[in-house]
Amino acid sequence: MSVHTTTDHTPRPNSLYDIGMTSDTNPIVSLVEFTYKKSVEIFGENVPAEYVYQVKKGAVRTYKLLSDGRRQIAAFHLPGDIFGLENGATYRSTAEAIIETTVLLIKRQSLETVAESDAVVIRSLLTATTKSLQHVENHLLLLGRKDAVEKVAAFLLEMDERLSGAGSVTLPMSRRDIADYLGLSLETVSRLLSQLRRAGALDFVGTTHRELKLLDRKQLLAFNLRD
Amino acid sequence: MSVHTTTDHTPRPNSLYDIGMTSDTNPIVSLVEFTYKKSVEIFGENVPAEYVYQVKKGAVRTYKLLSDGRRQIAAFHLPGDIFGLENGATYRSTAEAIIETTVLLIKRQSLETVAESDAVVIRSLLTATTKSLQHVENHLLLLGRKDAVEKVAAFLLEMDERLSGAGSVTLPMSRRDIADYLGLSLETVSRLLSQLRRAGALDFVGTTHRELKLLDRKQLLAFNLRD
DNA sequence: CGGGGGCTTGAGGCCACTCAACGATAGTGG
DNA sequence: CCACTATCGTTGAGTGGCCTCAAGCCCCCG
Repeated sequence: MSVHTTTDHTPRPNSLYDIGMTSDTNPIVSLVEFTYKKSVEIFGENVPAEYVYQVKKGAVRTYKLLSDGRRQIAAFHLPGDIFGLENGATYRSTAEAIIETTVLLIKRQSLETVAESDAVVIRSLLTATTKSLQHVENHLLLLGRKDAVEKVAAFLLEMDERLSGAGSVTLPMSRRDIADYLGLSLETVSRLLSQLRRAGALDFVGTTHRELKLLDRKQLLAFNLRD
Repeated sequence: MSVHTTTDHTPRPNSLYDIGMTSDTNPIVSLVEFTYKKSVEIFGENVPAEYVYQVKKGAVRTYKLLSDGRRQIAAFHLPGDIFGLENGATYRSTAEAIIETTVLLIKRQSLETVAESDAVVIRSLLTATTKSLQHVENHLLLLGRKDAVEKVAAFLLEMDERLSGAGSVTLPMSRRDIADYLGLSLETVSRLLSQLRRAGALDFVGTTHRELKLLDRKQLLAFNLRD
């Protein structure tokens, strides 16, 4: 698979601004753009954390595995999202491109160097980390205490908000991905989507069944007004 | 409320050093010690985040609620742990003392002031936030993909590690708290503890059934070697 | 000593699971 | 271009793990 030697990437003149980590007093730090094909691993769990990433185009899943193959997806990363931000020496999850995905990446070390002399950069890192923490804490409530319909409804609303906000969503991920994100089986996800369609809450548009139209946001929200 | 305002640079029980947020160049920031009785709220969800806390003695739960009363405990905070660390304007969870609990607290604003001129302090905040994130990410896997026995075994090992490490644990929290932490019903928690006792993995010591002795760590670990 | 909260245990039920079959779609190579 | 295959999604049947409801015990505390 793709190895992150610097020669693998085509360096482009970019400022830290792109990753939301810039300040006036900073030297410019070089960013690299790289594209991963569908299902390709970006980094593995417990390997040295060399880079920090930002999604430019596409979608990424980060997950943990149990030894028997059970998988929990912690987050989907969509354009604009930063991932791979670590404080320790290694990544704590595996990251994979869900579809063809272009990322910006920056050597963690160079970020650390800049950060030492620039509190603004550390603060940006802190902000990004806190944002992750917030998302994950909400997800705890979903996984621990919501039933299947509530989970799926919450997922649809989250994706609509993050992908379009217009009620028209093209999901990059499979039913299995959704299931592993929501702590359900893929059959249950499929069944509940069909059920919501029958109830008039949504409709399938294309042939792939990944293009959705949210018809009745109120109905979906009803499952989430509970928090 | 006993107020301790430190007036010199000498490290003392109540210096910033205790909360891991200090540097040589810093002005001293005043800490306050406060004690909460059992079941008393320390801060509520969505109220302005004025303070950052560190547990000195006792135990704290932070949780989110659904409107119908379902509760998900995100974390138990034990002596040494920092909680209430926010980036936004308000707390994202409710915090309550589980038993009589003494905390150190510091005005968030004074921390921010110091942080502006001191990258070391921000970095400490970042480290503390990352630590929370790590814990919560592991908990996602537990909630989403582990079965009831695995959850309870993981809980016992976590508490043993954090409370003693010696195989002898006095739990500060009730069965209901444990259940709301693990995404189970309290009856299931009780049943599984009994089951593990019958299997010889642990034993109840006192009359309250909150003092546990872990007899067969291997057996408990077997449920967790799966990750 | 009476009351209440916490813990345990049993009985029964339901929600989401597994196993299975099938249709549709996209990708591949002849 | 088309058969072939792998992958994905849907749906049904049946099961089981964990839930709810309920009763009872013990301990603490007023």
